[in-house]
Amino acid sequence: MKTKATSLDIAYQAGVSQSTVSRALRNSPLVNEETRKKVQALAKELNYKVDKNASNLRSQHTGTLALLLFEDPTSDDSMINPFFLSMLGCITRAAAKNGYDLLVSFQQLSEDWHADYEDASKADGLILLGYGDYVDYEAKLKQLSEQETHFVRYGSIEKGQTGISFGCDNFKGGYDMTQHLIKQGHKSFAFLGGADEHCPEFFERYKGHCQAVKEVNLTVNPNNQIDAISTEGSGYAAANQLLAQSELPDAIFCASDMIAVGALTAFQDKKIKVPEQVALAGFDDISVAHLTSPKLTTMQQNTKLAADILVESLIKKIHNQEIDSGLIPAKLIVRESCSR
Amino acid sequence: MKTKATSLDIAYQAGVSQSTVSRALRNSPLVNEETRKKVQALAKELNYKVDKNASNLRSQHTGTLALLLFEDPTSDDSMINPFFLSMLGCITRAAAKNGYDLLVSFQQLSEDWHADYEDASKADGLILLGYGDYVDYEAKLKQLSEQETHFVRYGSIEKGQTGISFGCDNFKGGYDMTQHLIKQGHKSFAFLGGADEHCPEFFERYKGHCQAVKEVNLTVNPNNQIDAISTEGSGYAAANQLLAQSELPDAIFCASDMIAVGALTAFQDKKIKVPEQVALAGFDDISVAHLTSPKLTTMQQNTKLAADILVESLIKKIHNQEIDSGLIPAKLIVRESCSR
DNA sequence: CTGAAAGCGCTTACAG
DNA sequence: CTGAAAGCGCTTACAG
Repeated sequence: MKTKATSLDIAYQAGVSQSTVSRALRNSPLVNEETRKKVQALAKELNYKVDKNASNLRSQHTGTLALLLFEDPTSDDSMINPFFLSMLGCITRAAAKNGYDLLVSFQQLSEDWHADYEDASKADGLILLGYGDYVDYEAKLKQLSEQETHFVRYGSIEKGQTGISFGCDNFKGGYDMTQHLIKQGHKSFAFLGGADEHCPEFFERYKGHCQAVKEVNLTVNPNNQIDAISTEGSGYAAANQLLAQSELPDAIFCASDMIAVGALTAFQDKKIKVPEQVALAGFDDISVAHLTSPKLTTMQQNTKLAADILVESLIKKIHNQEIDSGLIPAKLIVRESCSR
Repeated sequence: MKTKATSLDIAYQAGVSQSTVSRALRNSPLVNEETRKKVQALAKELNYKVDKNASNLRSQHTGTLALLLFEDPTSDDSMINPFFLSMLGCITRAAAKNGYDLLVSFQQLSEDWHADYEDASKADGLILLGYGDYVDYEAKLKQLSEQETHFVRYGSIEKGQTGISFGCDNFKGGYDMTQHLIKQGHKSFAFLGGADEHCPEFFERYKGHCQAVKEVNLTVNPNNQIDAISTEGSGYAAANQLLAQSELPDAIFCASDMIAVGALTAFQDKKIKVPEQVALAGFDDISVAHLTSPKLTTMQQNTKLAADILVESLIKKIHNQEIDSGLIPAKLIVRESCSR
């Protein structure tokens, strides 16, 4: 291994002080143009790179963001929810665009996850992403907040909640989708997905759904709300449970596309035709949604926009600027799975 | 902001020296059990975390790995190839399992990408992942190698190639898939995907395909090899080009599932039935492959295994142990899209 | 088993 | 515009 060049090596060869090298490399205005050029040329020649550990230690910031991805502990170990994978991709890009590096970490909610990226000076701030039991989650958020860790969260938005969150307008998303189903002539519904305070995002979608149903004087059948987490397997099981216990409704609104995809398979297995015998709607617009047969009607979450907002807000937060939680609208994508 | 506790604060409160605190926290055997306990309790109480920048600077290693993901510059800006996203997920887990943090970065091949993660002491080693023009790529690999950067690559394996690579056994994968198609009774074929030194992985798959065809004395029609990169759009275009220029073959082998998915859409648009009128096979087994209709027969790459091997090999490399390039077998997954 | 000291490679007041 | 010096918070010989 060749030993790495340091700023002192450059200084020596350039015939200037080490401080001047440091300034020249950071384009400080406090340095002569000539000197800067000479130093920069030399740095390039020696393949010199500023040691991040040293500069971070001295300047007390890291130029990196940490992304903590929480997963449902019940989900298959090898599969990551494609929606979060897509977010991850967009966040990586957004971080790079803003000149930050991105540290990625998967977390199990069960563990002691606050992971200390900021405490250990590995990152200037945290982005929290993922489903998982919100009731457990809340306490950890409080703790982060008390430690004055910089963080932003993607998830449900509620009054009085700890810290800053951004998230899809789940209530309106559920409402809009249901209105669409109603316009298509559907009159009886089921909802596949958890609907309580443990999964507030799904719960909001369900509430929006119920509101739309009630507004047109149709009835919500509480037995037709069946818990599911956002996996194919869970969607498959929930659909079968629905089939076992009730008559087939006109339309089934799934709290996520993964659930919808699982439900679709369940119907195919039972030779129930979508959308002829039952309409099926999803939420998220993950990439498979336009590849299933029939293509899935869904509410699209704008992951690119969300990622930009998360990253930019976190950076503001790091610089102690004021930021507020905010809702990001979802967009109805009509495809084939809900038409009469 | 409260100011963060340092090892000196702990030392003061524990009534020991700062060196002892440092040792106690790292479970050095050189410290009395009592002392260790006292120090560790105090550290927990004060929410003390070792400053990574300081410890990295001093000890000259970072405990982090960097993942550089290369993308085809032509691919849609917002979409990341699902195969690589899956690898990314598995690599993140594998890194965590081995006690390393993971820095993620997307790279455009066009840019000056060698990104200096190791030079800048941000990471102990690099994992390179992605398609992209191999001819450009090779030069950069050489450069990394000359700088004695620690890296491993996922991709094609060739004799005399620079650095350590792991990759799917693409030749055998192409061969096995084609044998399967032949067993299904298909006699004429097309191959969708680039097949030259710019995309060596696809090229190997094509070579395996050709070999299997020739072994049973069928003919390879070179006009039926149509270039495509691993995107839906490219697969769609390639399928249409095939339809425009030739009679429909019995079976179409796509160099990746994304290409196959695009081709499938092209056929649906033209009311050509898969597999009744034409068989369609993919490669990778990305998660959509079992959700299309018909479900896609494909060669599965074991991303979890690949990720484990990459991470563990890189760590060995970092510790200056010998490692060798290696091939990972692909597995034929028979579903619906190729049966007679 | 413990402590005093050096030093990792930078950035940043301070002085000129 | 430049340099000499201090110091970020650790780890690790060295001495006892």
